[in-house]
Amino acid sequence: MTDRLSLIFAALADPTRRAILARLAEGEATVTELAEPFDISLPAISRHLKVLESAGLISRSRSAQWRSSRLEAGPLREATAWMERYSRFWDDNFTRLDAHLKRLQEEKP
Amino acid sequence: MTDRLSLIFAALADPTRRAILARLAEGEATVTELAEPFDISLPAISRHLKVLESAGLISRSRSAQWRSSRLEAGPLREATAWMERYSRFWDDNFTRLDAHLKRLQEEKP
DNA sequence: ATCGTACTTAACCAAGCCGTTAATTAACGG
DNA sequence: CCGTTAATTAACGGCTTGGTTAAGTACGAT
Repeated sequence: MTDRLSLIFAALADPTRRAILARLAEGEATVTELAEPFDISLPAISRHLKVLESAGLISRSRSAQWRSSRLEAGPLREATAWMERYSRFWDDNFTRLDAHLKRLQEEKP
Repeated sequence: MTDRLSLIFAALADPTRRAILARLAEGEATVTELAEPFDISLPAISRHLKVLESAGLISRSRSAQWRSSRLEAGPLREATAWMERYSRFWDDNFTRLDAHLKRLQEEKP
């Protein structure tokens, strides 16, 4: 589970982390600001941020005692690129056509 | 972690499961067929399939003693839709413009 | 020097994940 | 009925995750 894509998907698998990303889409924020909407401890948030950071989904900077996080959407593009390999299955019409072709092919031999 | 999106992302966070999906993109397959490329036991594969199924990423049917799996890409579309909310951050130019606008706005007050 | 604020690290715990082997279920074929 | 093949379920072990509280670090302000 050490590959990049796995890290990204695993990071996105937690609703708290997705909410943090949503918040960061509105602009940078400090840890306490990010923690505010949630009913969990600061250390917990701190670790969520670490997970997001090691997935490359955020970058962090510090000024004085504040550490502010910033959304980095590159990994999201990566993940989307991976999923797009399957986009041809999204379209119901295509799926039906595909199934039809497959059926035809199986009738041959 | 019971929400749909979390299930989907968690399912995708495993390379074996992603490989299974890739295989299924080429057509339906039985459990042993799916297991073949991997160096792990059949029960392990069986459980991966259960994870994929409860995320809605595959559907399963049986004929005689064979259970064949079929790719269901709907959840992938869902996941992509979620990520697309951030697509404006993917484009570097936009990001720079966005940062610029934000700076301007912060200069005002 | 010390206090307060912002945050991280450490130590711990319960629950979940991913793998194993062994046992079980299910269906077909002689 | 019996044996074989396909797959799942059960029981277990080790590692990870997501949370906790308590202690530590880093910086600014007084």
